[in-house]
Amino acid sequence: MDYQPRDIEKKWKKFWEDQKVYRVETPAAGEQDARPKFYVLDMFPYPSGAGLHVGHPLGYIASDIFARYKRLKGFNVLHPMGYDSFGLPAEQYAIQTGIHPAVSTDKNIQRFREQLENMGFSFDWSREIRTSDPKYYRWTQWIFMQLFNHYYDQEADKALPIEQLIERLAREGNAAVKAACDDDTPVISAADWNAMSEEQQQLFLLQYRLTFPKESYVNWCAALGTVLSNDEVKDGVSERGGYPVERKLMKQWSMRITAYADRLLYGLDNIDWPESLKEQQRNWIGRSQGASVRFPLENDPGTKIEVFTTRVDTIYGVTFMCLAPEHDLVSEITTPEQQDEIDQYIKWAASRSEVERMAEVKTVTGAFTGSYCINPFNDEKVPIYIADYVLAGYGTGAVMAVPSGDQRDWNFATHFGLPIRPILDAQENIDEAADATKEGKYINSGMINGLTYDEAVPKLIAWLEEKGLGKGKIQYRIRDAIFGRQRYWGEPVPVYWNGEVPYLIEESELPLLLPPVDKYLPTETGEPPLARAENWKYQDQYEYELSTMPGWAGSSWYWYRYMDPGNTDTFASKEAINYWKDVDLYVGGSEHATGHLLYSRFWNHFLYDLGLVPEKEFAKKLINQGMIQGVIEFIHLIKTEEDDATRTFISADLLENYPDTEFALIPVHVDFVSDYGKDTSHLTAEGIGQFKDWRPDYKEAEFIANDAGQLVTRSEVGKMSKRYFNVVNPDDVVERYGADCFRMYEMFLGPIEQAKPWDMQGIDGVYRFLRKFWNLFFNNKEQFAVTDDAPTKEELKILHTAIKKVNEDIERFSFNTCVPAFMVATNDLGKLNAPKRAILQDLVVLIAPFAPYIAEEMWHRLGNEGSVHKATYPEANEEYLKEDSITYPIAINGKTKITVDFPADAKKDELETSVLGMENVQKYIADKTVRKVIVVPGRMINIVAN
RNA sequence: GCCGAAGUGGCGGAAUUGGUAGACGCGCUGGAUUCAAAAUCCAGUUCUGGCAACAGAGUGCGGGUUCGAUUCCCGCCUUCGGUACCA
Repeated sequence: MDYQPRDIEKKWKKFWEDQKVYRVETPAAGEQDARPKFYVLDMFPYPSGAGLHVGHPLGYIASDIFARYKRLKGFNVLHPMGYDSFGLPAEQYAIQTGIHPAVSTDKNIQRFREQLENMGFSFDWSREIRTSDPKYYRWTQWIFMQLFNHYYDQEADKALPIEQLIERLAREGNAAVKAACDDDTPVISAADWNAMSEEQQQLFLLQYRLTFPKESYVNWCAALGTVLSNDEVKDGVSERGGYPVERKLMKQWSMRITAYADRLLYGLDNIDWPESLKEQQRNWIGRSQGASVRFPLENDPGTKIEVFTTRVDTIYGVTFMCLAPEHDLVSEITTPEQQDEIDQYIKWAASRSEVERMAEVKTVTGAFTGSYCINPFNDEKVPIYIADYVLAGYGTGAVMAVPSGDQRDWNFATHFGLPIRPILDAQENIDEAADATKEGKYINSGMINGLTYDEAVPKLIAWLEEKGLGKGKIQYRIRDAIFGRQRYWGEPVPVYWNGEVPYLIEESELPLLLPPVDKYLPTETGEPPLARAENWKYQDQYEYELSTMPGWAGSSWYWYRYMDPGNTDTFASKEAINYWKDVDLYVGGSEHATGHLLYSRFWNHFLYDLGLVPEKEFAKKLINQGMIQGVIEFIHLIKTEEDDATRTFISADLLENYPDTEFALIPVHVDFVSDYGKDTSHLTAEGIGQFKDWRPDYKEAEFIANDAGQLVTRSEVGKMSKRYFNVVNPDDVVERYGADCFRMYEMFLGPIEQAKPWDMQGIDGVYRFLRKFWNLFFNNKEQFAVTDDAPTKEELKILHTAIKKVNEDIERFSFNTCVPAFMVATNDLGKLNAPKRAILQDLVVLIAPFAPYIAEEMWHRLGNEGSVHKATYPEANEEYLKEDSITYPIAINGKTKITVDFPADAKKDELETSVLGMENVQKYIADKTVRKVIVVPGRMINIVAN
């Protein structure tokens, strides 16, 4: 019987559905499941209209293998799938077509589901969730309400109910309250608080709430009627459409993630995530310890410039001050003589894009304001400059410049002829470059002369604090996260406005449903699409919040919903959460490092503070899967000036015949290309015909082929994307080779975390292997021929070698190296040509996580009941792996010359003696003196001779 | 610029703790089978020299540690990913 993947895969898919093989149960209260729990989660996909391409399943296959493996190892495994189904593409589509995003999203999800089901995943589909479902988003809204109702108490080091703060304010004011709040929160007494109106009190509390409306600068694009993220803005215009973008101050909901900065930072030490990803989060949080120092202005000592520095010890080396061009004080302190220069500089700085600023790292620019401030430590006059290397958004937007210790300050000082003063006796060559050392003793440094770094810093800070001119301070780079979007297709914010004050709606009124609108565009007055909803008022009188939540809202807690997806009383029951606890293995792309993965940790810490979840960190272990790239195929079109000229394509191997010609690269649908992805890839006459049908605008074009009649294409590795017409649909691969083959091939491509181009070259090898594996069970008359004969030692060794290798490799997420283990076992057993149940049955279970269909087929052919996926994973028995003899490599001076077999139990000195006595060893050392013999029993022998 | 990851045959990659570099697969070459082809099977395949036995070189480059280095250390180059001129 031949291996027919299509038939068996169809059969067992239905069997698994009918038998509910992948259904997962949470033990009911009071009950116990003897099995330990294990939670394997894939990062939430957005169901795009383009469907899945072969790159997406890489992570899903890995996690599915792991989930199946853990199940066979006796764990109760939760392995769900669902959709992060709010998002911009569906809204964009709605704007174009008028089709409600819910409708198109629903269609996309169906397609996603079909594709996923085609690949043999063991998801428990009864737990499927989607963030755009009101039954789901009511809990996203509910969590938002909890954030609104809490503040972060730094003494308790956790979120506390806002009522506790209110009570304290009424009793003692806020002077002693240590809590995360806005920087400019005024100090008030209890009397002040009690004298406030209800409205004033509510506005005051917003400065403490963990989610709050805040005026912040956004990239506003009037033409698109929406706010854009930084990466949607290119060269000052929108990436999509090229419309102008302006910086606009807008009231936006924010999340006080900064309150959790420290915990998010230190929490990283307790989770097993890739080091590079943790490092990215650390950098994003950007904790730096230093001091803030206030420098009074020379002509107005009451006004002070505040700086933050991580090197307060260098304060005597300050020879100038640098402000960001956007700094508030710039206009005040600029002298009339310098006004023109400063104005010009500010104008010029504003015109520079981020990209330009990055590219010109080495160019020094700046302008003198004409004013001075006073260094409080030595009362020296310090000139004040502005420079665009100082960023308005970080710290105080002002830098105390120490050219002897900081290279950028050094460059600036050299350029403007400012003094460079050494401050440590260990600084070297500061006339050539800055030296940032902390070694040595201070010089030219007043009160800290002769001290070391560790002695100087506390002394300086104590002095600052005593004089009220500064203090020790910890600065974070991380900003509060903007939480509002001026869009339609997202969760409505459960808030209504009474004048200037936002109030939560009642919990009993959740979910606040997304209202219907006539169009998905902003209103003429620039209000978000929700302003179009008719009669949409809270209690028929109050205006609802019109912005919606961002994409990361729904994905910041979704792993809990899978634990108890149908619950209508709470986001997930206590029992379910306490049973499943956290994610044991999380698989997804590293591009979410500072978005989803940081916000999710933040929400999880918050839910932990409220006692709603048992673990501080939601995912113990995380692995990143690399991107699968595609090959983009281009053909060369001669560029012409005139529109009506004949358009000519040239075969890529003929380009040298056209030395002075310019070419445009036109992407070609990869389906038309022969030898796709190779150097020789080309369009045949037929391919050219397909291209013409596909692009009728080139119907009349001329195609200059090579002698073989081929139009050679140019192949580049790049993104797999609709716009390059190079998307490979997994359905097509599965149709041709079967899901088992597809799964094994994706794993076989290489390490899971590595990016690699998709290439079908090798898939035949995996297909051949599966057929060989199938044929292990049959004789050459194609009859099922498995016997109950006792296995030989050799057969057992083959089996247990594979078991050992596969077990070890899955445990270290090395799925690519498991595939060769199966191949080797299959090849070796194939040669013996004696199919035995005692060997093959274990092998079937061993391969089941990788190739679930063929394993199920053989499990049943071997006469077993139920599903192979509920069997028990085989354990390697070292007994069968023991060798009688070991092949030792014999090296002379570290170079392996020959190999010799010795009994496995040979002793060190026995080995040494017999090796030295061997004829073919002697010939290497006869004319030399043996200096040393290194024998590593079981490994190798090295003879050192000269 | 900074941070992170990685450089191994014609290609994807393997070598888990410093111990036979190139497993396994693709491709290629030769052979068997076949009227022929496909499929399948067998053998070979890092490079250089040699009919061969064999010799030499070899894991981005240059050094070092070691009996022994793809693996550890120092310096450099290249590619990819991230990013913030972060005081």
